[in-house]
Amino acid sequence: MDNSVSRTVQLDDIAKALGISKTTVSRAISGKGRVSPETRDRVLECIRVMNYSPNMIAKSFSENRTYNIGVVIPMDDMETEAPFFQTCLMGISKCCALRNYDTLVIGTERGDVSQLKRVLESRKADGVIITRPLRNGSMEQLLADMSIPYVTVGQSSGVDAVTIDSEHKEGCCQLTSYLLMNNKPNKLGLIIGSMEQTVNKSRYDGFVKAVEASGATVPNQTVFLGVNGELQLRRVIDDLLQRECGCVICGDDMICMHVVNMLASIGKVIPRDIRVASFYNSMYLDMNSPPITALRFRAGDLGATAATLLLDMLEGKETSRETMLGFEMLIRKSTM
Amino acid sequence: MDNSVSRTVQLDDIAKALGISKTTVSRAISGKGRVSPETRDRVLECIRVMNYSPNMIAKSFSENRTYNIGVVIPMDDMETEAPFFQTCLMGISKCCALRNYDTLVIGTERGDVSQLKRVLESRKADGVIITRPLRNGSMEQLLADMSIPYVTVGQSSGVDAVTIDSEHKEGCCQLTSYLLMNNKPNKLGLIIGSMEQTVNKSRYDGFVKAVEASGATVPNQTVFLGVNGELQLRRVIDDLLQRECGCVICGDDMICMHVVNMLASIGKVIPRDIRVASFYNSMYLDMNSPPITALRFRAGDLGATAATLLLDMLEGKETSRETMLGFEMLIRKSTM
DNA sequence: TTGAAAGCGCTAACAT
DNA sequence: ATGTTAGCGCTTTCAA
Repeated sequence: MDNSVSRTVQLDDIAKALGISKTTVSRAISGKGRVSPETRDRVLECIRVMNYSPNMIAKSFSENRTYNIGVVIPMDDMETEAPFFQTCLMGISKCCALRNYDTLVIGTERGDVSQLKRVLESRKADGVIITRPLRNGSMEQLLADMSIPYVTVGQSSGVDAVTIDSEHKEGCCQLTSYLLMNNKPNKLGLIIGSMEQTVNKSRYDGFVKAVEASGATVPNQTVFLGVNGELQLRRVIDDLLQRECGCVICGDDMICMHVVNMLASIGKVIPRDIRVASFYNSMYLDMNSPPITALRFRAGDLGATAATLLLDMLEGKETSRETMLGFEMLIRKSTM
Repeated sequence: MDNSVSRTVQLDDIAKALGISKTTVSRAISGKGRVSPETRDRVLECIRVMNYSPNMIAKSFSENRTYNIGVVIPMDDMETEAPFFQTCLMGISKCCALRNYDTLVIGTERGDVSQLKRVLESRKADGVIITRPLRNGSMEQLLADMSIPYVTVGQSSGVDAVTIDSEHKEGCCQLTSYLLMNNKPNKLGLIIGSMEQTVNKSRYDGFVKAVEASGATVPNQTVFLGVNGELQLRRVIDDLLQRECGCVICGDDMICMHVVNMLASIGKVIPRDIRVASFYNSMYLDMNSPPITALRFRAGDLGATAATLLLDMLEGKETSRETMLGFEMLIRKSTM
């Protein structure tokens, strides 16, 4: 006697209803193995009518895969509102959903790998996307050790890592070159966050390339790397102003937002008193008055591409080791 | 002969190594059933030494639960960069991780329930958090039908829903009351997004309450509900300016950002020409010059609390039906 | 083309 | 306190 609360319909129910074996039903669904077209149709119809949908846990267990991918997202204070990761995550999630995969959030603070470790050890993700790779590569190491496929958004330190990137170096080089047309190299400020982040390294490299291409040497006096927190930022800005920098380039939109805010708070007007540009664009920079010159990288597209690559890998397809997405240079009032 | 690539150690391996049954090992781990303290210690030690960690898929399968919770997040255009959801998600994720649960992202655009349905039908989440409940309650309905526990962040339309909310109504009422001290009711603008969102309804209710408490009637001429998209917003602002509104309240930070931007683009100065306040605070509003008067709701705390509630429910604990978190009123230059 | 049966790694009812 | 055993709902090998 079955008094249980409406047991969900499962493979066996379909099989019985049709008087065939569940093996056949399974095959009809998956398309693996041979099933006569008519049987196939009957099965599919029956599934529709009986409103069957497979128990993914059972399927996972049997196939030893989860149909989940993990997405490592920074949850440091400075980053909690950084739009890049949210937009990137959405691109990933949409793409995964289309292919019947789900997206597992894996938080990390200051490079901490414990959450990633937890997820991997419990085998709850078939693959991983790292949205902000660090140069120490500890995550990649972990993934490689456990033979879990992964994709990094931005340059990876793992030797064989599959990477989707944004031509950061090239973009930052072009933006810098543009700014050098109206600013002397030694009056050009640069503020970049943690150099542990590969993306910041790329950006810095682009800056250096542009400066050197212009025949100048890198203005170490006005270049600030590894800047972190509002206090440090405040000091950096004071320093830049003291040196009468005509223009400051911000490593990303979060830094830029703070810079813009601090400049305003001490009565400096952009671009009259100082020009401002940023190496990454978000709504913040679009909406500012004046709008901020920046490089636009499409975070959603990066995410979607990363997901596509990873899912292809999981399905055994060959993927290119490095995919590059373009950028747009948005020249706006803040540097005019 | 086993040439397989380093099969992971499992329960049975521990059992064999210790010469006991895997049942005992299982019991030692879970704490369910009686195990002698010494056996328990030996097991735990052995687990440590052999670096065992349970296969969560198998555990899930056996227990018929996933140790995942689903988080429904809006992915509409207007919301792709809304910091609230990102911060909320982080709160949830951190909280879940602490209790060995994982967080599954479920996207929704314009109230679409298909992704939620997909996740539920594949039984990949034990419970769900809805971060932006809609008044039509279609998600709640789906969840109720499938008997999946859920928590809404903000008022729910489901009768028995467990809810964690922010005293939006009360907060918005207080903020409005404050603004009414220096602005005539009929010169007070209000711009709110889709009224399908329960949170917008709460906010509007708070506004109405304050206006009526002041003895005035709701200024329908300057109240705009269901505002959506930049074009509409632009028209609304023109209208408000034409009516010589002295102050405009924005329904949330995204709207506010656009408003601030549009005002600047037509040369209006805050607060000289028009005052601006917002019903929800984020970095955008903190960082603006001048900073924007706003209500601060702690998105991260909301998320964490929602997660705690949901996990408690999943573990069979009784939870209160409605939990209220406070708010802070941040009076700043934009309304002075 | 189809079916029978084993197995995936746990948990839990039942037995001792 | 510990062990035996039967599942959980799929996939897949092997046989027919």
